[in-house]
Amino acid sequence: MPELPEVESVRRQLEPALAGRRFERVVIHDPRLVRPYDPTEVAAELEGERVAGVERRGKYLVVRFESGRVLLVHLRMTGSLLHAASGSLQVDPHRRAVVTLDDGSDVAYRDVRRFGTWLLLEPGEAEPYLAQRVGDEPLDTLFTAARLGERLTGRRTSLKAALLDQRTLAGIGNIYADEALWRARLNPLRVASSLDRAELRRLHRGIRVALEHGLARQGSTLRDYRLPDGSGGSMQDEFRVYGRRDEPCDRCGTPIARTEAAGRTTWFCPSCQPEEPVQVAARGRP
DNA sequence: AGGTGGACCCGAACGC
DNA sequence: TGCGTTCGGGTCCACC
Repeated sequence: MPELPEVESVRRQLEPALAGRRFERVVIHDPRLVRPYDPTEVAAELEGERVAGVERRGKYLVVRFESGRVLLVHLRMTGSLLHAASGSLQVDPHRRAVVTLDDGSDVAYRDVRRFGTWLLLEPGEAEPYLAQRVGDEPLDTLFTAARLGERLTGRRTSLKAALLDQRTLAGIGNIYADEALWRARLNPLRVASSLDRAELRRLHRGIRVALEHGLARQGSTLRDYRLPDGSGGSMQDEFRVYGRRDEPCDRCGTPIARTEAAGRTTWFCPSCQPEEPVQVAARGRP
């Protein structure tokens, strides 16, 4: 599933292919991609736009045009973008749109489950749209343990739910939430506001390390996720807990458990991530 | 007001 | 073998 590491990996490959290029021809095959707008009209609006840059906010790809307009692409669960020489694309029943660039290459959008969205915004509209939906960037230097603590203050929901909430911080999904909590040795069902300073520091570090590992491996390809050149990521080979029920914990050997948290399947180590903080033994002699 | 659960999708995996 | 059922995951939107 595309989360921050996957979307950022896509962005890094896409940016050099798109920057400075003009959208020469746009075909949108699936109306769902741009609804409630008319796919023919959106395609016509996009034609002629020249790309200034490709950015990322949370799980959104932000295609910024020289005109000031912005195309917000969200891959949701099974969306992917493929960049290839024009005419070289294989037949694909799941292709939902194709953009032909002015250098003779194509960018094809593929999405098996059709949850992904393209939203074309006028100058000035993207910032408030994103500000309303996504919080801090967890890999930004401004995102500190103290800042994480602020974001969790007063939150009576579970840690897992808070991490999945894109307004708490941007870009974490089910995979990296579980991976970050394992690294932080925190139980997914802990009350979000209950962490002490040391636990906040562990969670902050766990989030960043989990995301950076994913980024270094260009994300995880479980089934549909692809980079624009068609290759897959390799993070799936290095999950510590995600999808690893009954396998031994890499830290303590205890079998990984599977439960449900925040309505999502959740994997954790019952020994390293106990429900209540482990009582710290009194130091010294009684 | 913040939290929760269903809806949206569809292919794969599972059960009989 | 074949069919029906379940599952999952990000976000939105009703509903507490």
